[in-house]
Amino acid sequence: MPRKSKNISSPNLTNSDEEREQFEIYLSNKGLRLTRPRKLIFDEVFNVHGHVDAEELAAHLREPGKRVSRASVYRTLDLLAEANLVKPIRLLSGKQRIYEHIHSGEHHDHLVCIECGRIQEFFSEDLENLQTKLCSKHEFKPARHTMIVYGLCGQCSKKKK
Amino acid sequence: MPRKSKNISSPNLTNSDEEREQFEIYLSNKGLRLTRPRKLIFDEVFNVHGHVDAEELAAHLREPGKRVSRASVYRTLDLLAEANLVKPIRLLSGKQRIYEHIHSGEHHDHLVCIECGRIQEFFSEDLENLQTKLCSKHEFKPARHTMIVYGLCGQCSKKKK
DNA sequence: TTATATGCAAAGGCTTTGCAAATGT
DNA sequence: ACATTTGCAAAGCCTTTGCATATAA
Repeated sequence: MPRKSKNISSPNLTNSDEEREQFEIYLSNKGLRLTRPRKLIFDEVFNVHGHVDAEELAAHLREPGKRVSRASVYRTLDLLAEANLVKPIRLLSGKQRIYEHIHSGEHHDHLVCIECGRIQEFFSEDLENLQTKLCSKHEFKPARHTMIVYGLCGQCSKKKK
Repeated sequence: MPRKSKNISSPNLTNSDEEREQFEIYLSNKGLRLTRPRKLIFDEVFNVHGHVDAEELAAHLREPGKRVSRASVYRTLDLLAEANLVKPIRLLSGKQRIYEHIHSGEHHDHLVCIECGRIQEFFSEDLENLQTKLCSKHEFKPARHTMIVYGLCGQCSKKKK
């Protein structure tokens, strides 16, 4: 049984090229413009591994060379989501603007450690299939989903003993 | 996004009695008091069928006979969560204080319609089992989880055609 | 050129908090 | 009696928006 498991810090620096193209296509299809702020935001988003949070992003982009406004960050995150490059996730954290990358349609779910906060991603074919089955049972046409399991990661659960 | 409508139906004697006891036990164990506002909030929470949202709750409880402050609503929701009577859920809605009842360990997941906002609950034994299996594969000790599928409900998906 | 995008600052939700007054045990 | 709770109003955070200005195509 195939097992695709990933850590937050998988080093894939330069391969945002594909995403970048997808972004440009999306923009031009909609008659939107590839501006300096949008480029900067795009880069920041796709150079970060793991999850992207609007406020953090805005903070980074306030630095000397960049100076992108908070408003543009929020607006551009919307675009990236519409372009299907980024997907909103909801953690127990009070923030509503947290996203994760969507790498070429690959989907995954989350194990969140309630002790150390580590987020581990996983993917399960079985889970996807089951979901499809469950949705059709309820006459529901799924667009996307989030599954988050909260609990103790291996390390923390050992420490607890 | 449209909001789910809630009907506060007339107060038959409910089976929230068990929960009420659990609440009282929790309070007294902690040396906390069963006050008038807490009673009112408890009632409101457990007379609602479906999901509970802090602001809505506060709005209801501002009515003539009740007059409970927003602050107390928020504070009491924390208590109910700590007492394991209510569980926070995260929807794509900008609100962080949405809860659902926990009925004696019974768990369910959600289908959220992105068109009309309707929230349908479902439970699947298979899903639970699969989850357990997946967690152990990742050496993860699950405490609770949320699965939310966003998509089109039967009605809306028909309308779209 | 000219519609689109930006930055700013103000407004908006929702939530949290400090504090004096009220209340349960 | 006295620690706990309350309500209020203010503050806080994150997000959204209106508008004049700047900019990509």
